[in-house]
Amino acid sequence: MSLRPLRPWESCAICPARRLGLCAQLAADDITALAEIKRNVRVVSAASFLYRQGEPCHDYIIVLAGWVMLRAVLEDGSKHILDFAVPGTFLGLHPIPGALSSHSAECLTSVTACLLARARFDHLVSRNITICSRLAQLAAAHEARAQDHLANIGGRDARGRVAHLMSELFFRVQRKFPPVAGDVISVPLSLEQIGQATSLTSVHVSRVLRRLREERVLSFRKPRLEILDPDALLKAAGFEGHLESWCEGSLPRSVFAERPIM
Amino acid sequence: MSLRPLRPWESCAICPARRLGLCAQLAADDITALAEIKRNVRVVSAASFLYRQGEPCHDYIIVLAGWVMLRAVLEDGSKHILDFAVPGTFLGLHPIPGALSSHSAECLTSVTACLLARARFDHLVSRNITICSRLAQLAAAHEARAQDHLANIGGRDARGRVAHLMSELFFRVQRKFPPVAGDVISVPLSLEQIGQATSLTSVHVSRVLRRLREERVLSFRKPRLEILDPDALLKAAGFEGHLESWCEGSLPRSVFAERPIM
DNA sequence: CGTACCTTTGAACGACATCAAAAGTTGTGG
DNA sequence: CCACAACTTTTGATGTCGTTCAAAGGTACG
Repeated sequence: MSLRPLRPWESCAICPARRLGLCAQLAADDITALAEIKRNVRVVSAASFLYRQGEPCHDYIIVLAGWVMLRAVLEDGSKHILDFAVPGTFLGLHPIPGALSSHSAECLTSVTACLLARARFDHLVSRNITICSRLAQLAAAHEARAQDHLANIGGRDARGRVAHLMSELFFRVQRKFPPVAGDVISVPLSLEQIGQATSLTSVHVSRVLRRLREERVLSFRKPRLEILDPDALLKAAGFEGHLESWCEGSLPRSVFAERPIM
Repeated sequence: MSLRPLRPWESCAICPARRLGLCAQLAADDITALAEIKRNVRVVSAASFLYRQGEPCHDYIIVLAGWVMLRAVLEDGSKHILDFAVPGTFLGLHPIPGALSSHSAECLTSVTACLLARARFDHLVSRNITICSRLAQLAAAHEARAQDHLANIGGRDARGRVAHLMSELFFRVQRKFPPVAGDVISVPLSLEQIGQATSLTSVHVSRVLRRLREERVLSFRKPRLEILDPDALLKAAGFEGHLESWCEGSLPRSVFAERPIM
């Protein structure tokens, strides 16, 4: 048996993200096309940046392992986490070619990232309609997630926001919903970061988490998130489908519209 | 001269959205391809729905004239406006084929809409890489806008949120930024709707607008928005580029990353 | 084992919400 | 063209959820 290292495109077959995000649903020849333009796979340490707000972003990135936060700094210095990236998430899509990043991508843990050089990937996308179409779908899923966050922050109180965030993270990490009592996942977030994602202070997040623990809804002690009462969690997070007459007949928001896509 | 009515694809050449949104930057043959699958152009009255939350959305829609709000109803009945559509905006892109709409599209004014049957457009997109790629770009622009709204609601106080919203609307309607003193546009929103877009009550929006008027920043009396002091408006809306040392070297969020796309 | 950071808890404050009522605006039909 | 009803906007008084400030535990890591 040869012990030579795998060449970049060979490793795609055994990539942990082969069935996630961009690569999910791609046929072997499209994976090969991707593999051919793949720059490399890198492991970067926690707290490093994949790209920075205000700077160009030279690579598209597929997160293979670890957690990343997409964070923007506002003019007054406040920081806001727009989204988290978990394994399978595709990063680096810009609304305009050559645009500067509107936010930073900062690693919450050590991260394994598959880097695709921007120019080469753009060129591939302009020739490969399967990948192009998948990309449009991913962008639409990201839009839907951003809108879900918008409704969460705009429309729920502190308890609901935190419950909703935890539900989303559980779903995205486990790709299973709803959870059952006793389910546990690792969520490497500080209270400060949960606060920046929910527009609350870390002090208040602490109080909310204590209350959710006392109510035996969920238990979070970094980095361990345990679901104690799925029904109560879904209710707290706003996943109760109840039709109101003054809703003008519309149904409640579909829970995780991006489900099959990640 | 013949007086026969224009056939659907002939009218694209003189369409008010020919240089906006999806159709911007498309060459004549791609426009022809689009025109061939175009279902029709309809004028619908204010307060009608283009699609409803919880229901499937049968058409892609290009707004040719008028204003639309994308609004979601939460489980507790609160309503949140996720985005507005102005002439040129492309609507109906879903993260999953066949997904139900997560929000409703409700007309704020009489709206002229170009309808593209979903199945036929999807089929066109799967064959036409120019259009597919443009679609991905549009979706990315929508994502960026949703993130901008997220940062706005999550990070600014009432005055900043309203100022930011008004700035965005000015830019999207006029495609010019920044405004100059005396610029006036029509913004057909009630205070209630401004509140739903900024997560404030209409009562508080009223107070904020009074203050902005007294400060001679802007004047809004439905439907007339007049910019009084562009500098003060930009500052209030958070478009002041100042680098903070503890920003970790990142620049402030790029203002309207979606600029050339609408 | 000490230093730096994160989390928890309490007390006081404040921005925005809620409640209520008056004034203004729009649309409709007589 | 007026009158009336329905809705929107404005303003004041009061209430509250989450913030801010402060200080005391925890916890992790060199």
